[in-house]
Amino acid sequence: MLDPRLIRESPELVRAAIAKKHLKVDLDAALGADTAWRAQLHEVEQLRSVQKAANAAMAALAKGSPEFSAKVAEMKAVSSRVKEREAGLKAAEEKCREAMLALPNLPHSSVPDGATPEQNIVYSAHGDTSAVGPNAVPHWDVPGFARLFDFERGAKVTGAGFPFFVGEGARIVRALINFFLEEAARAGYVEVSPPILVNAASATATGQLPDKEGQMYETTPDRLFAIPTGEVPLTNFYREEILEAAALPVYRCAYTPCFRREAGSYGKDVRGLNRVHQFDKVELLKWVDPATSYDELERLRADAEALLQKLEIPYRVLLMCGGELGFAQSKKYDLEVWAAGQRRWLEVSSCSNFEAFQARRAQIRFRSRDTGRAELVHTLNGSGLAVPRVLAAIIENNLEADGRVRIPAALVPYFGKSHLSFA
RNA sequence: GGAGAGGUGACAGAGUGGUCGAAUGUGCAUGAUUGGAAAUCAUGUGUACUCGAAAGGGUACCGAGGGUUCGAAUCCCUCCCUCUCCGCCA
Repeated sequence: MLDPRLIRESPELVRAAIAKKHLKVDLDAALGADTAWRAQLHEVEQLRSVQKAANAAMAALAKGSPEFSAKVAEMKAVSSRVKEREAGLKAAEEKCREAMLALPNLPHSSVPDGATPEQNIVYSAHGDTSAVGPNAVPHWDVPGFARLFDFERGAKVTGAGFPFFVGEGARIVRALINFFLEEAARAGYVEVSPPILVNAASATATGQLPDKEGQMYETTPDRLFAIPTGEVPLTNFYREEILEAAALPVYRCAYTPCFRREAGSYGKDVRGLNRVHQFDKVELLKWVDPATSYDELERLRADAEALLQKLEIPYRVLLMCGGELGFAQSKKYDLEVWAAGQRRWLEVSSCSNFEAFQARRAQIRFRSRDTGRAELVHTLNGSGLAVPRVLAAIIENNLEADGRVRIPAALVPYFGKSHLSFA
């Protein structure tokens, strides 16, 4: 949610910023709803003020006295008017809230213009992507792949995109999760194991609701949502709380499975481990003082990058253009690994600053040292990292002539041996 | 899942229809006292919206939502959560 004051006072500034995101947004509807709501609020408050004054006067009168009865008769009329106007006020408030929730976050001034993936800026590139081994193939074509990553049985048991990870396949997943968690801890992130079902209020705070229900799995009859990312429970940890300034910044990390319906995906994007409905991810999350949030974003990106460097996977960093930003993001870097067999880049991390957008929805504040008042924190998050695509890249980049996959040195202690075998 | 008891400010805890945004205590802040501290005393100490240049007003919030009433923390209904006992269970 945006600062309502900003929308009222500088609507053209907001309009221009939203245009950079290439989203169709009815700002005037929000402005109109806000004005209407405030006018009605003022009216109701004045009526209530009359009621309160009368109540004070009546408290001093004898219950049965004629003066008392006269007041009751008089206030009945006011009461019914209050009821009527309150109903209108409630409707106006709801309408205003809906309109406000529909407004996206504004991009930061350093975000490049653009509407398409081609307009993202390659911020940096690391490692060699030119040397393609003679046996580099898409990971799903590696002989024996289906033994370790059993999509067929997963489809039988659950549905498409819910693979079983078997034997060394399961072991490499566990090794990656542990590696990511240990590295995060070393970088100062406190580990959390959160619920992986969340309620509607939590999904609203991080921006999945309203509008994006279709991308989440939803349970009945309790209406809980399977998290699409650890960001959701993690961010909501401090929902409706006021933190002490001294407690900031807070760094947390969490391993969770993530669930995505991915309605509308198709083709080569969804082959193999590229896109699945359930996958493992370690999420990094920060709650920070607003003054520091863009420095924190750079550090967050560096933390995520360090993982890829240690795994010796060629990767690049994209600075996302306005049109490629998510609804709630102010600025985002994507980390993409090189999948040598597919000869394409796979996104394995998104590091974003949400500024106060989520914090306002979630009412996460801190007690400012300067003003003594409760102010909204800034939230940031990034993957550190998503398991299946990192795994795909390791398989495709490290496939050796004998059909085995060389495990990066940093991962060997976690995996327990130097090679993964499909035999 | 069943039965019962509860949910009040940072915390404890009073308040069962009117002058209650809410006693009292603790904590915290500032000041007095002190060489300094403790103790003591005094004052202050929530969030949000809104009007105002400011000073200062107004309104809402006693788990959430709805209802009754001229008036609700207080009465009624629904839901959520916590605790105790029972059942079930990794």
